[in-house]
Amino acid sequence: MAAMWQCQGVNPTAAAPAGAARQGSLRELNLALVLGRIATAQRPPSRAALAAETGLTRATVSAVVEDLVAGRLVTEAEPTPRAGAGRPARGLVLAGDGPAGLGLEINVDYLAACVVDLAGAVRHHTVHRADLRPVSPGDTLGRLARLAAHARADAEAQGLTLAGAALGVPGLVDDTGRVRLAPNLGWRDVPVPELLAGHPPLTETVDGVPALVVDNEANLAALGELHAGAGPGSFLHISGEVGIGAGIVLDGALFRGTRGWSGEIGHIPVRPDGPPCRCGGRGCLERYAGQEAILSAAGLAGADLPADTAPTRLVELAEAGEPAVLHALHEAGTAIGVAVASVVNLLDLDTVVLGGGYAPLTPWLRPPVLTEIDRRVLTAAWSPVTVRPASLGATAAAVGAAGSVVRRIIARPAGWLARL
Amino acid sequence: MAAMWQCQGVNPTAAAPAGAARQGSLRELNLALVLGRIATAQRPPSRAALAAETGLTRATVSAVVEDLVAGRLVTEAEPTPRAGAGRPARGLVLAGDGPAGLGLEINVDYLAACVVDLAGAVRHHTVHRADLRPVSPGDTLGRLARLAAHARADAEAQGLTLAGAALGVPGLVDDTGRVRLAPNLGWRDVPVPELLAGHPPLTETVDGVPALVVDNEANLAALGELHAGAGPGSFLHISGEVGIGAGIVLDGALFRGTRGWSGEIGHIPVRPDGPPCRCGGRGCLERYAGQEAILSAAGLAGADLPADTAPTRLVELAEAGEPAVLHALHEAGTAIGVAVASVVNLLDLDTVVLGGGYAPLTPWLRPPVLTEIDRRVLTAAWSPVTVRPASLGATAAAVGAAGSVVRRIIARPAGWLARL
DNA sequence: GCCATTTAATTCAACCACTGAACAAATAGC
DNA sequence: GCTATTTGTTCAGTGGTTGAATTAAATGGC
Repeated sequence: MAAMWQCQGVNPTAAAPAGAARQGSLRELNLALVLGRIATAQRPPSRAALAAETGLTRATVSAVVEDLVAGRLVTEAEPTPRAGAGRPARGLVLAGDGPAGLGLEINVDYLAACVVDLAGAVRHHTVHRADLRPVSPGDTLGRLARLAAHARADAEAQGLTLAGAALGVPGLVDDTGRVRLAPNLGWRDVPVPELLAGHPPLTETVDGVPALVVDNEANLAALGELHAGAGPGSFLHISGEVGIGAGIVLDGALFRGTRGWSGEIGHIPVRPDGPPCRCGGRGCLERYAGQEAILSAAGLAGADLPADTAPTRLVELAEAGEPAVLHALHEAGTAIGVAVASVVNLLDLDTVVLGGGYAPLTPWLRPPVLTEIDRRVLTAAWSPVTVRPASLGATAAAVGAAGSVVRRIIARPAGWLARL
Repeated sequence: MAAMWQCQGVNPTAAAPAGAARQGSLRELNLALVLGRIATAQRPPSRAALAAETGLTRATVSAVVEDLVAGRLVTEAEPTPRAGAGRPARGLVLAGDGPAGLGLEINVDYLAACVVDLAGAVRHHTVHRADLRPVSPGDTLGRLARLAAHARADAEAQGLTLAGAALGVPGLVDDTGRVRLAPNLGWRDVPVPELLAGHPPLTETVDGVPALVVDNEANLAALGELHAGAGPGSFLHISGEVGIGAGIVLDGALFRGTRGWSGEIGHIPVRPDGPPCRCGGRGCLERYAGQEAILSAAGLAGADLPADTAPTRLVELAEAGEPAVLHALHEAGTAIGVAVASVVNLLDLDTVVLGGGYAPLTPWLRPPVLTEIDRRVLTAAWSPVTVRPASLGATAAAVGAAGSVVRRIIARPAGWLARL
């Protein structure tokens, strides 16, 4: 079939079939179960170990693994050295030369593309720095398409097969891939799929699975953190860029809300009677802890710094002990703490991850955030809340986007196996 | 085995088996699928209709239904009159004489017990009014046990079999059923299961399924609303009692948080520098919209009203147009709106349900709540948020508790069928 | 060096539950 | 009464798991 950019913004279907459980569902479920164990295991597990862990018989595990190996999702690793007698186990690992995901990111001051393989390794990474606010959406997407074509060529040169792509943008995306509003980019109602359709196709549509998924940048960054950082669990990932977004991970799954617009933490009212915000409200978090607010409070607003060096400068000045900067960060941290207290009271989370521009500022933001949490969270006394920096770098959304593609394959391998 | 009160506070396992998919899982899944359809159907569906809806074959549906009928979960209803030719269908409905759930509630000024059958009908309902603040936890639980024994006897007289019980309390419950903190009741670290063990057993332990589940009152009220009101979806259910709790329903499932302590909306900071709250924070929602705050702002604080007539009096005065009361409700509604705006920005919900004491006050609370939402929610322009009163009455938590028991059977019928 | 022991993985008959088609049941319309 | 139509059941066939037996490949004791 003709290749095309097909888009979709919402939940990848979960592993469990919500519909009828037909005969083949059993195999689908067990493929996902076994592959998931292989993906999360510390060391390459043997078939026997998988059988013991999952409760399946060794016969079943062998059959399932055979399918996975045939589909290039799993390969046999060097036998793990083990003490004692017995036939040596053959370790199973995710294939490094099978399907891979293409991750793209559009942000205010850069474009990024990367390729991540099944095992989670970043196999390609390009960043194109430029202030994109004056560039039209069409031109921006054109540049992005060139970046993507380059990434695809590199991936194929390494023997990888791209199984799909995901694009992160700093704004609200609806379920057709249209960007409804990206305030800091100046976008409103941009039909990303249509605009990309004019460019040479970069991915093929695999049955049912759209070739390109457009999603909120904060959501994808949270997904990246989920897979890069500590294992599954629940946490709030705050992306402090020009705007402030958040990704909510509950029990190892991203929560997207009714329409996919969850996580707008930047407009939580911190002081209901505070200064008016661009969104129409008053005293939103963004007015106290957004990049512009921090720079302005630190006395760096007028300084004609290039957009991408401002955060670096902030860290330098904080390390030097510059009082105005320290005060600005304390105020920002307090505001974040008030907003986070609301979230933790509501959702009972035990971890808060500071990502994006906040990550390098964690040493100065964490104390006031913790102070507010301790003061305002009802259950803080029994169950401490951890506040930590994100483990991914600045382009976490791109890596998270690519990771989301391969994670979907891992969660539903039957779809991939049915492709050839 | 000896019957005992066994307790547990967290998630009933979902329908989808997270573990191994063994042979029987197929049948388990399809039992749940078919029973779920029967439960949510508008009119009694035929086997053929179920087959068409679910995608299963008629043969499979027949076999599944046979199991459900044998287990007293489903019965055949009168044939639905239908136009046209063909053998008449036999309609399937949830059995009214099968398993039932016992729901219990402890609140500040009453105890409640009720029995709900599979179809969701309330078959027994008792409320015992009394100010329980001066009563010791042990005595309170003793009274509750008597209420429960009475309910059980009534249920059995009607031919029902109690399949489990759930208890709602206005406080934080851990996963052993211990009440960690119930501020408005004056409880702290009350081991409910131990205290109930001394009383004559009211339910038997069905394999694996604990006979008694202790949960937060607001969670259970939200569950009740989920099943009584509009179908599955996502909403925030706010219980305005002496304290303010909330139940969060996401995609038809209650979200409980990492430790089951989600929904503490009463302590979301509305004005971070406001008056100190009992929780240690400042300017919490409870200080502006809790029952005491509203009564005090309305000038009814000193009035020596019995605890249970105050809310009624408030409605009367509001209907009479009493300025102080109207002003108090406007202020409370504004505070609720600020807190709700945070929640909606974060979770992207489209419905907010005002429950508990707020339900009858909805006409006065709704306008200021909507005003704040429109002003502060980024996506409000595209997707309106509905604010509506709860459809269940004052003892929603008791009904929701009983409903949660039967809902668990409907979600996982295999467990019940394996019981005999 | 040989053999018993031990653990890993495969093979194979049995079985469970779904599939699809054929068949029986029950009604409306002519 | 006969046909068309729709419902529900029966039955052989099949996919996939089960459990035991078998083969494979190493260690360790004698």
